[in-house]
Amino acid sequence: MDRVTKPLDPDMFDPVCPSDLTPIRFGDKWAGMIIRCLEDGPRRFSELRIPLRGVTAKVLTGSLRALERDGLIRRTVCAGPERRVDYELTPLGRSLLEPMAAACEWAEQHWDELLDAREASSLDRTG
Amino acid sequence: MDRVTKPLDPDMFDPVCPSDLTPIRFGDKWAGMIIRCLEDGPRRFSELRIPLRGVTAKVLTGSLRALERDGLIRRTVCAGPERRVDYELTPLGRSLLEPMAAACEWAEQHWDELLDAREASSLDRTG
DNA sequence: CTAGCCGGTATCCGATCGGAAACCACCTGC
DNA sequence: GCAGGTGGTTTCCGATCGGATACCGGCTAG
Repeated sequence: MDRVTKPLDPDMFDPVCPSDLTPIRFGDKWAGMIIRCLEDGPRRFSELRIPLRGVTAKVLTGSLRALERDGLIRRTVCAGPERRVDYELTPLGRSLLEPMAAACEWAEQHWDELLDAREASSLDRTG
Repeated sequence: MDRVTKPLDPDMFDPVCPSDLTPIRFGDKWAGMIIRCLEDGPRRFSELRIPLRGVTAKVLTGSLRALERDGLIRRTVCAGPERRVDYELTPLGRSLLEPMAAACEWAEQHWDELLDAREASSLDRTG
């Protein structure tokens, strides 16, 4: 697969992202976002840290290892003197984009209902 | 909504269920199974504990409260002298069945690939 | 020589998660 | 009166999760 030239948007996963609210999760806290970062092609470790602001190296390593163990991504240590490691989706990982799209669509469609429900139940408690 | 006469299958969530392996999760550990238990109509607390073998009252209560807070299920204390509480899906909760079906389909289609990946990576470590 | 980037690892920590066990008020059936 | 079912709550506990911090060897640019 060709390298991607387009850089990752640092804001593509806003800290107040709606995805925090949906009950649907893919793997651990960062797995879903990692997969989406990789959908346009391979990325390096340090590239992934840009949009995944706040993730520490240890946690990102753990998430990547888990995804690799499940056959969803492939880790490639590139040849050459320069240290460089690429992560990319396997076909299996890519196939996960389909149910993920369904989940995103659901979240977008019902985002305000989820907000309303949370707000209503917090009002129940305070008032 | 009418009550359901058909009892819940005690084995509908086998402890070695494939769902343990898929990276897709809906809410907490039991939330997805709860939702599926409710798709045919309202169920009582003690009815839910049958297929969800191993869940303690405390944990089930917690999961149900979280689902209720998010507006996915409705809790109804039935009138009458007998103690009876019904849980049922709201329209919002019911709408979640759609992305859940997509997730299940993905899991079924890629079940053996997931198994293979796990087995391969465990062989890497031992051999 | 030195600073800095790269892709991590090691250690520690607090918060959350899920479970075990005991207990509870209320109601029914015997 | 007493056992048993119902729908929980409370307390305690160990495991896991995610994060902070410090550190590392290999490489490159100045």
